[in-house]
Amino acid sequence: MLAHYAAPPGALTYPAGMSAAPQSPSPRLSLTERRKAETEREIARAAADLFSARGAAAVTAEGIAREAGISLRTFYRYFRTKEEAVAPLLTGGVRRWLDVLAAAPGQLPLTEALERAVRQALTPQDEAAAEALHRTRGLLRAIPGDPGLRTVWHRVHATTEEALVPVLTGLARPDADPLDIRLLAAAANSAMRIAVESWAADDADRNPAELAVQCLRKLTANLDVPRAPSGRTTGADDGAPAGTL
Amino acid sequence: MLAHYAAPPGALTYPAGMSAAPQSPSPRLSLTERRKAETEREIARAAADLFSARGAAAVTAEGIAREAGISLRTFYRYFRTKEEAVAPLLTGGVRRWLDVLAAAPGQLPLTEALERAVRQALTPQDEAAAEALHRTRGLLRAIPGDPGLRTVWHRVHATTEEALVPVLTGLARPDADPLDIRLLAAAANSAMRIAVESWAADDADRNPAELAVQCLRKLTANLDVPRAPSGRTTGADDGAPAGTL
DNA sequence: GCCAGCATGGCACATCGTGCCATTCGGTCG
DNA sequence: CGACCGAATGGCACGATGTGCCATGCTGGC
Repeated sequence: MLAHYAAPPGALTYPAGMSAAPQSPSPRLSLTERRKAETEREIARAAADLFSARGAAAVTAEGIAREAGISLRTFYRYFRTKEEAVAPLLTGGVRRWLDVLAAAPGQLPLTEALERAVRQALTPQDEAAAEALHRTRGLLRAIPGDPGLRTVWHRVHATTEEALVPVLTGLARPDADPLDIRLLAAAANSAMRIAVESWAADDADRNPAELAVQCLRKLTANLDVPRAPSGRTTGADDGAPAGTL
Repeated sequence: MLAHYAAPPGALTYPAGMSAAPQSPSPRLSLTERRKAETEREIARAAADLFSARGAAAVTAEGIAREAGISLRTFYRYFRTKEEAVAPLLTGGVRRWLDVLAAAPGQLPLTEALERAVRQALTPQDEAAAEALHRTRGLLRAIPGDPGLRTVWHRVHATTEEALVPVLTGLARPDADPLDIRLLAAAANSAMRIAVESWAADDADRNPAELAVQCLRKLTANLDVPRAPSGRTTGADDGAPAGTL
């Protein structure tokens, strides 16, 4: 259906390359792919800035394209709607969360693994991450006021839940009830979302990581699906980056 | 911003009148309001049928309007997008859930009240309710395949969570932590959603009510927010039908 | 240096969603 | 019963959205 792109808009867009390691020496990216990632980030930045400044309703896709220095047609090759343009900012933390979670050591109980991953994902490791976190906070504050942005937020939330399922399945004992896994994914994901929303809405700048851990504990205390016996996480690298819907 | 309508599209559209009692003698509705409700139901039916038949992508708003016997302009006065037209089918059960929950007797623990309400909401009381449930099941099966319908499903889910908060607040002890309430609302709502999704996806026609109760128990067992001491539910009638977002 | 592949830009076009105005119909008051 | 008022509808126009198609230019491999 789509002509050019292998990973079409609408996917949980993993920036492709900066896993847990810093992005210092990544020579595996071709120059073309670098420019594409750069363009995507530039569009997201432009969109977030314009949305925060004027409100999403007063911004057109053409305006974002102009601000990002590309044509309108190219914009729609990167994102399906103007609101989707900010999705990379919202999914950045999610990717780290899933990566850390998938690499959890085998002995850790699932709830404990979730907590640690949440802490790492919400604790900025370097300067750039701290700035991204701050920009994301500003974006989160603009979301409740705009239906289009709320839609993106909902979609990211749903996509995250779907992406959590294979990761948790890989961590859990093979005979775990799939329904339990889904419920655990939904609970952990909701805890994360509510914590982040509360953190963004609150004027006091509380520690988002601790807030998230607190929410997680309340929700998942009795959902401790049995952990897999071996430390081997079946297809963890396969499970994580999937999430096309 | 909107010229004519007091309750604009995008709200959790309570069909306004058929609470727990059958719709037999409702003379409180003016004839104009009856016709409006009738038109809305007719649009929803037309949209659901067309979506199920051809797939949502192949259906235009004009097609739905023609099928429902109204003009395109009028269609957009009832719903903001073509996908939103099916929202009434999805929120019908939600309304019953909230109504029953808000009327829960004061001694019942919150989790118990939630379970009972879920059971009542998902157990059709009469012939019409059973048919609506069946039609909704068909619609739910079409949702995963279409991005626009998924968006509506997400929005209904989010709106339900927001509507749950004031109801639960009214039921809980006044000193309950608002964060706990939000988490409980999210947990209960997610349990409900996953149960319904599983029920719709599964070929075997399991009992949706029992499935939902099962999911609820797993998620909310340790979230038993203290119940309000008096049986009086503070502003239950006020809290329930709000939910504009 | 040549060539295949891919990203981009421009154009056209169907659809979407809304503001504006005229018309019609239900509900109410004299 | 007739007249008025408000609300719902329909038609029209227009900006914005999102996509197919083709030409162009640049990247990466031979």
